[in-house]
Amino acid sequence: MKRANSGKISIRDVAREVGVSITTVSRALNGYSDVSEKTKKKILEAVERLDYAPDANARSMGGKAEKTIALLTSELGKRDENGFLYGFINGMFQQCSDQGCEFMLLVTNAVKQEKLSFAQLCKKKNFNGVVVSGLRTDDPYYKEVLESDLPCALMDMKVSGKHKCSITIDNVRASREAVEYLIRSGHENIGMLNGKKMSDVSGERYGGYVAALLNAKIPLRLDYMRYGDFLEDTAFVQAKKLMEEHPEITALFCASDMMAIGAIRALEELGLRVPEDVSVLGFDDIPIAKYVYKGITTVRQFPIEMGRAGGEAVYKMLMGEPVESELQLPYELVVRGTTAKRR
Amino acid sequence: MKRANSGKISIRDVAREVGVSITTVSRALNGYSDVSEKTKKKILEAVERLDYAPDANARSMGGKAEKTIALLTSELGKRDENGFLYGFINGMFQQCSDQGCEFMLLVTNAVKQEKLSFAQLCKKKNFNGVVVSGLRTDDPYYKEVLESDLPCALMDMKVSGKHKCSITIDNVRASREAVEYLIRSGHENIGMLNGKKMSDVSGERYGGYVAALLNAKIPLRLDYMRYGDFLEDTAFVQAKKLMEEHPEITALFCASDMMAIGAIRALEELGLRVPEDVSVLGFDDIPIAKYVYKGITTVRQFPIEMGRAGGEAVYKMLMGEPVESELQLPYELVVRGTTAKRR
DNA sequence: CTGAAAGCGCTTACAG
DNA sequence: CTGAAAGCGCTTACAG
Repeated sequence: MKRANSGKISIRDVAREVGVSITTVSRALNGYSDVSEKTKKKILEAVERLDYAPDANARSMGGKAEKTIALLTSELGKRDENGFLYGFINGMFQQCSDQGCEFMLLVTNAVKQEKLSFAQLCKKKNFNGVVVSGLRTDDPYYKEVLESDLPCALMDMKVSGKHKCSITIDNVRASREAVEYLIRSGHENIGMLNGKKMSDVSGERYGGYVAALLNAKIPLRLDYMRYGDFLEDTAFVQAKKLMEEHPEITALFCASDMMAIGAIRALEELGLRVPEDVSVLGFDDIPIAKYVYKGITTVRQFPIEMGRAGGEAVYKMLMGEPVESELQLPYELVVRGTTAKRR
Repeated sequence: MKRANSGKISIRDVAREVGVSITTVSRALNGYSDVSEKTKKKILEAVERLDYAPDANARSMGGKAEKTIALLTSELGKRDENGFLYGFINGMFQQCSDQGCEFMLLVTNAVKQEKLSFAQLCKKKNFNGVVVSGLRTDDPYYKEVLESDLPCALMDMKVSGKHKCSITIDNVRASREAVEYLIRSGHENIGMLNGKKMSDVSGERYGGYVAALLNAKIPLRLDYMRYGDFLEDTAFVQAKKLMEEHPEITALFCASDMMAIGAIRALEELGLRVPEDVSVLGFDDIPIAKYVYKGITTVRQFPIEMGRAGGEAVYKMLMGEPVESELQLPYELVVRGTTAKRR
C-alpha cells in the first residue's frame, strides 16, 4: 500500500525541517493570522530553502481549490488567419491572471462530445466556469452548456438564464454605420457578402445593412446579398457572380475581412479597380487587413478585450456579482484604401 | 470536519447505485480484467445514468495521474502577427490529444518568475514535461529549466543533456538556400536584415547568408548586414539606412516576413520598386505573407508541425524512448512576387 | 498560538 | 471476482 514519495518534497518535509506540524505550515502558507510571526518566518525560510510549493491538485482536494475558468472552443483551425482566437486566448488568459484564477484551454469536437458529456467534462476537469467560443448550435454540447448551471459566457451567441451571458459587439449598429459610411460616400447600389446563413451574427449584420439602406430611402434589393460563409474562396465565387449579374453595384459590404479579400480578387479578375470602380468594406480588422491592397477599410473588433470580458464576466458570476446578459464591446470603423467616393 | 459533498456525484454514488464497492467501480472504469463482465456492464450503465466522470485531481492524487505536458511561453504578444504561436499551440494540443495526455498552457514573465521558481511551478502544477517557447537567455527560468531533470523541448534554442531536446529547422541551410536563390537570380550585392543580435537564430541565419556568398565567390561585406530585431519598424529604419549607404544593393534577405514588410515600405519610400529594382526575401511565411505586395517570397516554416514535434518529443522522453537532441523540421522556399531576376 | 485527526475522491496492494 | 483499508498531499474544524 505504500507508494514511493517519488522524491517530491511535501508539506511534511517543510514541517519536519522547521519542527512544527503540517497544520501550522498549511496555515502559515495560507496567510492565516493565528500563526506567530516567528514560526511563520521560519516556515517561509524553509519553503524557500526547500523550493517547496503546495500541490494544486492536493489543495483542490483539501478544499482550497483555485477557481479555474476554461475556454471551450471547437476544433482549432489549421491557421487562425483572422488572429481572433489567439487574441481571445490572450485576453482571457490575462484577465484570469489578474483575477488570480486559473485558465484552462479545452478544445472539443463532435467526436469528443460524444465520448464525454459536458457534465462529465466538468466533473473531470473541475473548472468553475467556462467561456465558449465557436460552438455550433448543432453541437451536442450546445444544449448541455446552456442547461448547465455553471457560469458561462458565450461568444457571439444569444443566451438567457442565470449564470449565462453573451460577449459580442452591437453587430446591427456596427454594420449599419459601415453601410452608412458607404452611402455618405455616394454609393447607392451596395451589395453585401454575408457570412454563414445559420450564424446569429450574419442575421444581425444583414439587419444593419438593411436598416442603413431603408433609412437612406434606398430601395432594398434582396438579390444584392449573397452568403460567402466567411470564407475567402466562397466569397470570391459569390462576388464574381454578384457583380456579373449586377454590374451597377459600386460598393460591397463584406461580413469579414477574409471575404473582402476574396471579393477584391474577384473584382480584379473582372477588370474592376478597387476602390476606383468598386469600394470594398470588410469586418474584423484582422492583422492582415492593414497590409492587403493598401489596407482594407473595415470594422475593427477587439479580440483581446473580448477575451478579457469573457473571463471577467464568468469570474463575476462565480463571485455572485450581477452580470448583464449581453455584454456589448466596442468596435470601430477603420477607413483605409479599399473604399472611396463614388465617381 | 465534515464537508458538504457539494452535490457532485462521486465514485461512491455509482458504487451505491450498483451495489458494489468503490474498489470494483474503480477497477471496472480503469479497464482491469478482474471484474466480471456482468458487474462491469452494470457499472458502465450506472456511470451513464448518473453522468459520472472521475475527478482528474483525485485520480492524480490516487496515483493515476494523466501525463500532462505544459507549453511554457513568455508573455503573449498583443497580436500574434506572425501566427506562429497560435500554430504552435494548435499543433502541440493536437499531438497531446493523440497521445492521450493533457495539455497545459503556462504563460510567464520576469515578475512571475521571481515569485515562483520553476521547481515550485512544477510541484504546483504537476506537469510531467514541458515545451518551452520564447524564453530569453536572461530569464530566471532559462537556467532552471535546463538544469531540471524534467523532459523538456526547447524551441529554437541549443540544448544538451538528458531529457532535453531542441525543436528547430536547419536555419543555416535554409538561409543559405534562400540566398543562393537570389544569387541564381543574378544578384551579387545582397543585403541582410537580421533579427535580434542575441538570438541563436540570428547567428545561424547570418551563417547561411555568409556561406552562400562565399560559396559563390562573392566577397562578404560586413556592413551589408543590419539588425532589425524581427520588428517591422526597426527593419524599416535599418533598410532605409542600408539602401542609402549602399544603393548598389539589389536584393535584401530578411530574417522574418515582418521585417521584409518593413523593408519593402522603406524601399517604396526611397522610390525603389520591388522586385524590379530590389528583390526582397523574407522568412517564416506568416499568414500575411501571401497577401502582401502580391506575395512575399519567403522561407516557410510549419508551426503546427513544430508544435506537434515538441509534444511528441517530450512524450517520448517521458516514456523513456530515445530522442535526438536536436530535431530539425522541414522548411520550404516559397517563391512569390517580391523577388525577380536582376535587371 | 499549535497539533492530532478527519476528510476530499480517487487507486491499489492485500486478503479473501 | 470482490471488498476493507491505507495512502496520495493537502485543508480545516476542533480541542487544547
